[in-house]
Amino acid sequence: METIKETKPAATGRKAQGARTRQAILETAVDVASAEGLEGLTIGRLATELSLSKSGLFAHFGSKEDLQLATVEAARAIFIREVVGPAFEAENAMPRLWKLCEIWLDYVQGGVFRGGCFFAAAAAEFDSRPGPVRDRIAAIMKEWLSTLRRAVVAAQEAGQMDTSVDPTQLAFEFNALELGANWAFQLYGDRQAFARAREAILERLRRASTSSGAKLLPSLKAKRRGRAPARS
Amino acid sequence: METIKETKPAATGRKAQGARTRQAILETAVDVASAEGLEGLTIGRLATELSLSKSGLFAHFGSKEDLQLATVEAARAIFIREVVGPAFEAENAMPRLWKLCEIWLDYVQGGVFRGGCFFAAAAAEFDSRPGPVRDRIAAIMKEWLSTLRRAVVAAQEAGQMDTSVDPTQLAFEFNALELGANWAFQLYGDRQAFARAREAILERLRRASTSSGAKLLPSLKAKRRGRAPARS
DNA sequence: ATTTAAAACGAACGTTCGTGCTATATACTT
DNA sequence: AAGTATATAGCACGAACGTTCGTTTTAAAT
Repeated sequence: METIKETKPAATGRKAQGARTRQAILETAVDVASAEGLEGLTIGRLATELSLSKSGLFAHFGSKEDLQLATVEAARAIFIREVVGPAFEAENAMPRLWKLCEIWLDYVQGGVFRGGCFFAAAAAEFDSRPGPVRDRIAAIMKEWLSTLRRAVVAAQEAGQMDTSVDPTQLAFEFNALELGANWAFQLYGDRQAFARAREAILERLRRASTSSGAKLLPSLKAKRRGRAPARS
Repeated sequence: METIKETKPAATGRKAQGARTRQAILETAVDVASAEGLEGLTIGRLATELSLSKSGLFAHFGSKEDLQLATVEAARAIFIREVVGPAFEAENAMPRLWKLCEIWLDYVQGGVFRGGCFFAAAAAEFDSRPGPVRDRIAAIMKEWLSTLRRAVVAAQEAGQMDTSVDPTQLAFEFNALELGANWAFQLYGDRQAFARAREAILERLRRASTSSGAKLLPSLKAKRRGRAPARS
């Protein structure tokens, strides 16, 4: 699946071959890194997986760090395509905010990346490892927080959300619940965690909404029956 | 293998020296692993840091995996001593629940482990890496979730919390907010995240409380002034 | 004082890591 | 058809990894 690449011409020629190979490398790199980490992503392993020589692969990037940065960038493109883009199809502020959260959960549940949220994994791995990779990961996650926050502000400006709520606070809470669902799913395979996160977010959203905003939210789901018996 | 052996005597003798060294190793191991990961924890690095020979250190554990497991266990002991223990000094159910959350946040903010919550880091690192280490980490985090959950149940049984609340759901939310604060602090050094988590948890707790339970919670903090201007 | 067993050491093993250097195959330019 | 730039391969390197082995140091037991 070639995400973007050249628009029209069938991409032939010596030059284009390099770009195509690079893209193929990055697709595999993103997949591997999301599960085994950006450091566990070794050049030898990647080369084997793609039937390339180590040096041949390595030539596409000047260093391992460059490969990691390129991998992060590729993951960001996928994230935007899979989450942010679709959510912004909603034009009304409150539904868009809700959609942002819901699609994020779908993005993890649907296995867009093998290891769950790519950036949650990468952030945990690099948060104590200063350098450009860490900085880029932090910046990208801040983009997401800002997207959430702006969606809250937009809902307030549209009179759909109470202006007394702090947008940064709400963005923090939603992000935390999302990461919490990702955590539970990765560690326990617990699919119910998504429903829990959805419920918590929706409830919080409802409580922060004005009466006009609340009408734009989905109605409450029926109480779940046969909930797995909570264990000691 | 006499893990326990003599209870009292001041731990002298050749046999005891081994146990003391082992303990010293594990202290450093926990510190290193919390920041650089359980895999980044290499035997050579650890030996250098402790002025031991690689082989001398290695002899205390049969394998790297055993070292990792022992490190996880040592971290658990610290976690229980620093978080669970102190919180259980509160005898009343609702304050205990609140204390569990608050002390957890202190435990991250106070730098008990260099890399934030040891288990959050370890879980992210091993969630796609099957084996005994992953299993142990998952079990320990489940212990924590269960502790939260039981505290909720206790509050309900004491008539301090609404029985319509699903204890597992509440435990999930609190855990998520805690992990979210840990994430923000590790990645951005954002100390405000702890206040945000506290506020969200306390608000949620208040909303789930009965009138008698609410009286046992701390009063609302004064609205924070001079909040850092939220950036775009 | 001699024996004994635990603890720590030093050196080496086979791998794998990231990274260079050099050569060859391929397609585009002239 | 010759020349050139790019893409990939081959090979080797130094370092670090986990691990094994045989030896030496050390403190307790005899």
